[in-house]
Amino acid sequence: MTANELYEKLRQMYGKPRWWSDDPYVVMFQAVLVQNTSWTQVEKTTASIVATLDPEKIETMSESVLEELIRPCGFAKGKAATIKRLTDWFSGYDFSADRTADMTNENLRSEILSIKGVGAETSDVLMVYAFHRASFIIDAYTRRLLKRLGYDFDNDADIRSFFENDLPEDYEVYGWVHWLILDHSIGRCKKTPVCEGCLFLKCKERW
DNA sequence: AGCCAGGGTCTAA
DNA sequence: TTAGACCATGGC
Repeated sequence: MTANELYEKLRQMYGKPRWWSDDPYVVMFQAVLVQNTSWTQVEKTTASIVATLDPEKIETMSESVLEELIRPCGFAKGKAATIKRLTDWFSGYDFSADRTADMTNENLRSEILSIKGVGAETSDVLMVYAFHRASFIIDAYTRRLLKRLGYDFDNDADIRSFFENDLPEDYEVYGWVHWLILDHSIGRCKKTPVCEGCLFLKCKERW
């Protein structure tokens, strides 16, 4: 199965996926919180603040107050520091994604990746959902899905090529594929047409 | 009760 | 350069 065929199949099953957020800063904030943490926990923690989340407010907030705010997502000390660094970096672009428009994908990604606490996956999340760049996101679910489909990639670079060489070079498609894999992987324990096996995290079934 | 979550950094060999 | 320890909290 090609990456395009996988995408089509997931679309047939789940329809048009949701988008992360139209607000780039919300994407940044939540992308840090979700590191090694469930998405539902991030939603609960941020539900009451996303509507009014403002980088300038976070900028002036003390780090310890920020820690308390995000504590339910775990790793609060590290994540608060990362959010602060990310906010500082974004302030250099006046908190406007448009200000990065003249940068190449490569340059933008390497700047984001250089921020401590932001690794490869989080960088690509920001590239796609906050900055509208076609940089494919590889997460644990993606690796597992491919493995269960019978592919034997041994590094992320090969997985990236599998998707980027086949899918249209379109940040929306990349974002949708990522979210579809998430939809497909969470909270279900049943065989599916895509992988003919259960993708539920805790399912020990083998086939 | 205990296991583990969509990650990232640092260190030891 | 890479595998493994560590980080912390909530859900089931």
